[in-house]
Amino acid sequence: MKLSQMYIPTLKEDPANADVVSHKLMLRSGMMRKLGSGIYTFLPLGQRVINKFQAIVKEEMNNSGAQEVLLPALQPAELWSESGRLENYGPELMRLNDRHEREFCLGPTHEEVITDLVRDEVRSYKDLPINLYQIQTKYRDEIRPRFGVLRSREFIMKDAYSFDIDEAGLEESYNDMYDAYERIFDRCGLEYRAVKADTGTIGGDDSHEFMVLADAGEDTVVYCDSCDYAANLELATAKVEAEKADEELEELELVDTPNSSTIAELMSELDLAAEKMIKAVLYENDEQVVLALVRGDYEVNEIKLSNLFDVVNIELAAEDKYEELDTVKGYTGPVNLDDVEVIADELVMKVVNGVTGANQREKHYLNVNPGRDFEVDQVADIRTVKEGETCPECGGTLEQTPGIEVGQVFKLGTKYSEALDATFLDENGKPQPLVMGCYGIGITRTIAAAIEQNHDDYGIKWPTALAPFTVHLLPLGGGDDVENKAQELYQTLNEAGVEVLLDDRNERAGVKFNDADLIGSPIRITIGSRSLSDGELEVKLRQSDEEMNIDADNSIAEIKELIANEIK
RNA sequence: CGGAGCAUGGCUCAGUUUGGCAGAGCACCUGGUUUGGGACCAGGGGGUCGCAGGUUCAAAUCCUGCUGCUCCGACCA
Repeated sequence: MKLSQMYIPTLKEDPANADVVSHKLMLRSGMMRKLGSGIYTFLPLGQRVINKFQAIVKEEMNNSGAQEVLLPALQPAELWSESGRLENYGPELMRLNDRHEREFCLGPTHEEVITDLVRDEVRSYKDLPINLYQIQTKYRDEIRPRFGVLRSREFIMKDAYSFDIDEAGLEESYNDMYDAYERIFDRCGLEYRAVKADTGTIGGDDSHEFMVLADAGEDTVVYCDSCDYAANLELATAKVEAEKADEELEELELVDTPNSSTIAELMSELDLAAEKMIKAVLYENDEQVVLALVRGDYEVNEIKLSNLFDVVNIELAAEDKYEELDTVKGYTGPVNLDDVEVIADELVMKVVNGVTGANQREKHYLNVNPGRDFEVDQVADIRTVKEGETCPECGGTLEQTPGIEVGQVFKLGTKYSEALDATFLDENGKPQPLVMGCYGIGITRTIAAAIEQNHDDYGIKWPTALAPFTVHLLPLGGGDDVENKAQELYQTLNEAGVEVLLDDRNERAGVKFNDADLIGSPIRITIGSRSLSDGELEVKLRQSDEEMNIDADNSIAEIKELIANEIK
């Protein structure tokens, strides 16, 4: 393409209302514009990147035996009632009514639609396995859209769904997708980790997230420094190393603790370590109120806690629940607290002569001992792990880093097929529920994540696989020689199938260089009157900043070699 | 939903405290000079100051209500 003919409205200044790097650069480089909160228009440059990434995704999906379809974004709410997610998915589901007041929603994901399709079409085990995927615009009514396209309300996603006759088949489908995802993100040159993940509202048994490591990430990846254990912080576990202290059990004692409703205040009031404290937090879900106990130096992990129950959502209990149980917020404890299920973290059980709230304003108990002073209904891992803890698999040390979730694979099992009555006939002619898996990749989010990982102060440094153009031709000086050489290169490279952007604008050098840096093509070739008179072209690689001159007469061969090296 | 902030030409912002002709830079158009890291000179076009009320001789500016957007939190694939 010629820059003079392409609509690439670059911005000299940082846009207001954009804080994260990828958001700024996507606006500044002319990839996209905002229409509303969490809603973006993609311009030619952005669309090219989307196309590049989609092509990679499609290639790897097709190679893994998945087949492309296109499902509707507009879906009858009825279908969502059937799976139970009309309620369960909650307010994030974008809902609307048609003129007859019939209820619809805009799909945030497509388990229901695909299952509906397959239950009508797939009758026999002979039709299985099957894996269908699509690339679709999805909608989520985010509480707070932010960070540009990293968390938007409308976004492009690739989603695939596998259907197998049994768990073994699912295992195979799942592994195929997992491998395909690794190939996809490898090809994009991204630094990422596949981590164990929670299944959230999608549901299912087993799941991995693909996390691009970047500071702007909203998730936290926990990984081991010596083995390949990696998990989302929501799910990460650690080996319990603490042993019970070798102390005499002291007698339970009630003490005054004025203004000590937090662990920090209590530590200074009593001059004791947080490890001695037993933090007690009331939670409730639709069915019950539970008391969660963790050691004072830990936080309750609500995901782990809620996974102990069938009900999806669990949240901090409302104020009135404290009154009902005859306790006081900030001074809650398990001693003499009745009518509530008590769930203690593993580490709480190791506390000897600990401290906990006395269920009276400004009073705590000292020398509290689990089992002696209070009973526990369930011991479980309900704490959020901390950096430096011990790896559950190899005994190494756990580290943490922020990550952007760009893909997730789920083993759904029969959750949707049972809810939607999607069955096939097995070899014995017996109906069996389809065993499903689902696999998503955030297309637009991955692109933003790639920028988060590949940029400098001047602009984007595209990985070659995603770059809207591979070569940026930058003629300078304006003479006929320069003009002719630029045209010749442009034509030859185009004919060779190289994606070239020719900056044929009558702009000053600074403008051209700055736009080239911003747009971030991997290879920049400056055709300047000076070096051209020496028979040379100037090459600069955006990723490495490496500069070199090449022979102008033999340039095509050298450029092709450079491209080959860049792609690797 | 709680807290904070913003809304003035296409973009970035000043002007609001203390009411008195709507501004600057960039971008755009015309002419000229310039041409290797965001040029210069001269001229020009473009704004219902987010919307609706109110106060006032007079409102971008003060008051009330609303809307949109951003950030922090809650929440979230």
